[in-house]
Parts: sequence; structure tokens; C-alpha cells
Amino acid sequence: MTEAPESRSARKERTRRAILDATLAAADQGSLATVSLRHVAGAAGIVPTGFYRHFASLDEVGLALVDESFGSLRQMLRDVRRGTPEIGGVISGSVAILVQHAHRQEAHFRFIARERVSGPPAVREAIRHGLELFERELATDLARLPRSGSWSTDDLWIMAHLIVTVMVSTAEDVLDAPRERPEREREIVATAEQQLRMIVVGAAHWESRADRAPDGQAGTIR
Amino acid sequence: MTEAPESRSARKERTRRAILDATLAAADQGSLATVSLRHVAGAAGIVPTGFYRHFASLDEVGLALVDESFGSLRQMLRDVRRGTPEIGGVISGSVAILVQHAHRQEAHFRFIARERVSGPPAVREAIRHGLELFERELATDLARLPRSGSWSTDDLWIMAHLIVTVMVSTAEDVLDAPRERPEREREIVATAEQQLRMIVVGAAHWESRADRAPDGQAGTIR
DNA sequence: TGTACATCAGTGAACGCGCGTTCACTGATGTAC
DNA sequence: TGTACATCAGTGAACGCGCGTTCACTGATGTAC
Repeated sequence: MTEAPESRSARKERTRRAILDATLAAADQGSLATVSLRHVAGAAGIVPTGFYRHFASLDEVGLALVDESFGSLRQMLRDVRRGTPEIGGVISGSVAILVQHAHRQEAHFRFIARERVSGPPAVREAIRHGLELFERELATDLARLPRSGSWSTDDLWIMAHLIVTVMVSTAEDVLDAPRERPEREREIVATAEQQLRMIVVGAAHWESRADRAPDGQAGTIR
Repeated sequence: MTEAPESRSARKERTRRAILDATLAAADQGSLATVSLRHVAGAAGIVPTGFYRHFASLDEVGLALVDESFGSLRQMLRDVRRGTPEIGGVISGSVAILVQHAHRQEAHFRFIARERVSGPPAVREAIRHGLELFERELATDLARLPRSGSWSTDDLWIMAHLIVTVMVSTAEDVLDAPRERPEREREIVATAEQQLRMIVVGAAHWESRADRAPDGQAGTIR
């Protein structure tokens, strides 16, 4: 057996990965703000001072984790796009994909949900920006739906925003559900589907409503 | 001028209040998990060990703050109930009341939004429970609306859940909006109103939809 | 291929600091008689 | 009203601990010739 001689850069990359993984795991007990550099270094198999060869601070690690997490989310959107195109199927299919991704990328989803509201300012801002791009992508996808003709650009934005809000909330609920009660997850999924159906029904009847935007504010939205 | 001699219990209550206020303020830079007992004691004007005369831990202070915060929320619901009863007015009126309360009880709202996802387990659980009671109250109120006849109990629950999700998200957005751009808040308010209108329109056309719950899962929800 | 030098990931000692919690205490307020 | 005692909110010294960051270093890997 010959030991493959690992290059210096490969070894460095491996340590970097270990720091990212250790930070993600440590943040999951508590939050990024309660993670200590010394603990992360220890878990990554280096001495505390070695940390600085890779990142200037834990906030920087947080930003790298945000990038990774949104990679997962974009992959999810691609999976949804490949799903069936009729409305009813789109909803339950999309929720199923969301739940599946939430489980597979559990740590990343938890990280985003948590640090979105409690993270260091730079991390929060990065997540805010990432979700905005995500909403924009979703709005573009909604515009391609068969019934989308009657929706204005503002309506599409507002729908996308509402749908992302429901998605985030659903992912939080799924990951908070006790493992020993799998029927709880089925309830959450059913609730999310019904909520999305309500939204879609509302959007479908949107243009025909007599009392729509009676105050004429529609143009000022977003 | 005669100095009013403050009773021992009154002085104790005053210190307790100072601890609660200091913890709320300190948690707002960061989160409850990053607040230190020594800092809180200092800000409350007592020595660190004095803290233990009032609470066994900062988590206990957190639970007391959750109770206070939900007091604010219930007051808000009462204000909404006193508003005008027609649908269009209910929506913009309710959003206005939400925004007004978010500003007046800014620290409490921020606390709930943040600790809901990142707080210590006991605090998160208390908030989860409080929001559930709040949803129940809201579902009861929805059942009293003029058009509510066509909604099942499950539908009411799901609507209430969706509305609370939108409310929480709107409150977060309002409190995150930069102070120097007041028009941003008007956008958020308009978006929230449109989202609620979409939900209400969806609910109004709910029963008449041909494709409603085609998989027959409605009975298993919640 | 061999040698001399440069690079740089990881080391280890040291620093000053704020942390939560313990303990025995003080002295003003409250109460029983 | 006056006295003797109990209560208890707040004190202050002390503890051991983990923290982030500095600094000069080591020694294996990489590179130039």
C-alpha cells in the first residue's frame, strides 16, 4: 500500500472544509454567535492560532456557509422546475421537494433559518440578499405558469415573497418537528400544501375581484 | 420635601424590572444567548451575585420576557377586534395596528422574532406555545367574520396559521427596515396588505373550487 | 537528478479579560411582643 | 411607643475556566537553478 502524498493546497483545503463543518455543527447547538474559535479549531484538528491561516474571523466562516447554503437552495429550485407543470401537481411536488431538501441539507437549512434573524449583521445581510435573489428567480418561474397572464409584475413579486415566507416557515416547522412523531411532519406538509393552494386560488381570482386595490396603491408596491 | 420611604418589596420589584429591561436591551445587540449575567447585573445597578435574589438564571429572565411580550400581542388582538368589521377595512386596519404595535413594543417584538428561532430551548418552546394560543384566538375571530360560513374548522386553522406567519414576517421586515427610508415601510405595509388580500380572496373562493383537496387529505390537517 | 532557498500550514507559550458561581457578610426594613 | 429579633436584598472577595489574539517558531512542501 502506497500512501498518496497529499499536496500542500489539498491539505489546506481539507482543513478549511473541517473548519466549515465544525462551525456549522457547533452553531447548531446555539447559534453562530455562541460558537468559539477555540472549539472550532479543536474540532477541526488544529491549534486555535491555526484558524487564522484560513479565515480572519468566525463571521467570515459564516459568510462562506451562507454561500454554501444558497447553493443547496438553488439546486432545490432546479429540481422543482423539472417537476410536473400542472398547478395541483406543482404544489404537492414542490412541497415534497422542499421537505426532502430540508432533510438532506438539514444543517444548512437550520443555519439559514436561525442566522437570518439572529446572526451577525454581515451574515444577516448576506442571507437577506440571497433570499431576495431566490424570490426573484421564483417570480420568473411563476411568470411561466399557464395561468400567469392575469398577474402584474407587482402581483408576481408579492406572490413570490409570500410563497418564500411560507417555505421558510414550513422548513422551520419540519426541522423542529419531533423525530419520534412522523405523523406531525405529514400534518405540516398538508398544511403547507393547503396554504399554497389558498394562495394560488387567491391569485387565480385576483384580477376578477371587484374590490381589488380600492385605494389604488397597487402601483407603489415593492 | 419629604423622601417617600420605599418599602423593601417595592425596591425589590424595581430591581427586578431593571433586570428585565437590561436583559431585553442587551439581547437586542446579539441574542439572549450572548447576554452575560454580569453585564445585566451591572446595567441593573446591582452586583453580579445580587442577580440570584431575583432569578435562578438568564433563561428564567427570558421566560418572563416571553410572558410580557405575549401580553403586548394579546392587547394588539384586542385593538384589532375593536376595528371596523368589513373585510377591506379589516385588512388595512389590522396591518396598521400591527405596525403601530411593532413600533411601540419594538424591543418585545424583536425579542420574540429572534428568540423564536435562536433562543434557549425553554424560551423557544414558550414562544411556540404562545404563538399557538395566539393562532387559536385568531381562528376564533375569523369564524366570526361575515363570510366565514363556508370555511371548515381545518380551513380556519390553516388560515390563522398563514396569517400569523405573514404577520411575523411583516413585523420582522418593518423592524429591519432602515430608519432613514420611511418609504420602505410603506412598501412593506402595502405588500402585507396585498398578501392578506390574496389569502382572503383565496379563502372566499375556497369552497367553490373544483380541484379542492383532490387527494382527500383535508381531514388529516392540523 | 541534486541542491539551495522560499513558502506557509500548523505549533505552543503567553497575555489579559470577562465569565458564572460559591460563600460568608452587612445593614436596613419588617415584625412580634 | 420601645425593644429585641428575624428577614433578606444587596455586598465583595475569591475561585477556576475558556476566551481571542500576539508572537516567534518549526519543518514539510514547493520551486528555481
